[in-house]
Amino acid sequence: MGRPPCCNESGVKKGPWTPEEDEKLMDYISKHGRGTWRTLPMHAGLNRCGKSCRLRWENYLRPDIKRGRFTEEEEQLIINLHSVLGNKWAKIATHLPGRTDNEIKNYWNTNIRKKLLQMGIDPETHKQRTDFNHLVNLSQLLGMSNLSTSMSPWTNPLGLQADVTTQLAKLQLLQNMLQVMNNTNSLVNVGNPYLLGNQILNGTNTLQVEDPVLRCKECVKPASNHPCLSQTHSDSSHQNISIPGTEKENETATQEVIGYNQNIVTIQQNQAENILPALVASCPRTSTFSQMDNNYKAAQMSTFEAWEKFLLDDDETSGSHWKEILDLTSTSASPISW
DNA sequence: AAGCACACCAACCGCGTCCTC
DNA sequence: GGAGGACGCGGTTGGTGTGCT
Repeated sequence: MGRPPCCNESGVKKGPWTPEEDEKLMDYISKHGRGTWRTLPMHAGLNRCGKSCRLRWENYLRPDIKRGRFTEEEEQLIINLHSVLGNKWAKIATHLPGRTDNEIKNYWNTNIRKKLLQMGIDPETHKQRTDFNHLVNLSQLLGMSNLSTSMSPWTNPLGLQADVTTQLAKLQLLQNMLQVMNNTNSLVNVGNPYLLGNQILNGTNTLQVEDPVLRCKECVKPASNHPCLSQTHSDSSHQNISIPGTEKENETATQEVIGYNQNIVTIQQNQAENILPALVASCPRTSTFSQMDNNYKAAQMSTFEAWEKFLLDDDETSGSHWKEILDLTSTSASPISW
């Protein structure tokens, strides 16, 4: 025979906690410690289920809970940990002191998830989405681009100069288009674009990429779908990589992610001037297109030429360039239909 | 000012694992 | 060893606040 049942008595209160109930719970735990949740409500004089008491304590009353908005560093850490651990909110929470799994889960669902979707990142896989639903944003950006050029600075809701707004909208639109083209053709890996500073220009102005997904140190494949982290390699160079599903593996993985995250923070600090998140490579012509076939190259260069015209063009004639770009994009990235 | 839509988040629910008997 | 409850976790819901029309 097991233990007596918990929470099966009818008449236990549900719903929001009152200040009096909070007081009773805090008072009891401060005097007696947590003990067993099953018997705690009775001893504390609460008409609540033990489960409800545990939740209230863990998510709200615990004295070490950190309140307030998540910092950018915390947000970045959550993203990186989620890319390795998935929806293991409790495990993620162990790396964010003072934050509860519930709070992180809520923040993910209400903020981060939406941000990633808007950027064309699949929040589940942390890879660029292969569908084109996020292209809905293109029409909105296009509308904003056109609208802001006709707006005076005084009526701009963002309080920005109209041309600045226009450029921001244009740049974001270009980024989206680049993502689409990269997705479609798999010729240029621009990495996940949601990290500030994940694209670095070296001295030769060639695009280099920092990928936020945890990777095997030896063969640089993502850990999430790589044998290095799904089983121990027979190769001696991989012998220290452990097996997923174990605490050890999760610790190893998250430690690597934290290390990685610190590197990213360093990169971000070095690129303090970079405000916009991972827009296009500053010089698309010099990006590494070594795998391109000739046809694609030709189409790509035409597209870049159209972009150049577009970016240099400040008057209303740019509308024709938009059409040109969109046409070129749709032909070079064939699956897209406008 | 009222009504509506959306965002946020505390709390509940259900399930899997652990633990006790 | 097995039955069954406790615990912890992740998914979901519903109440409340806020902004927009």
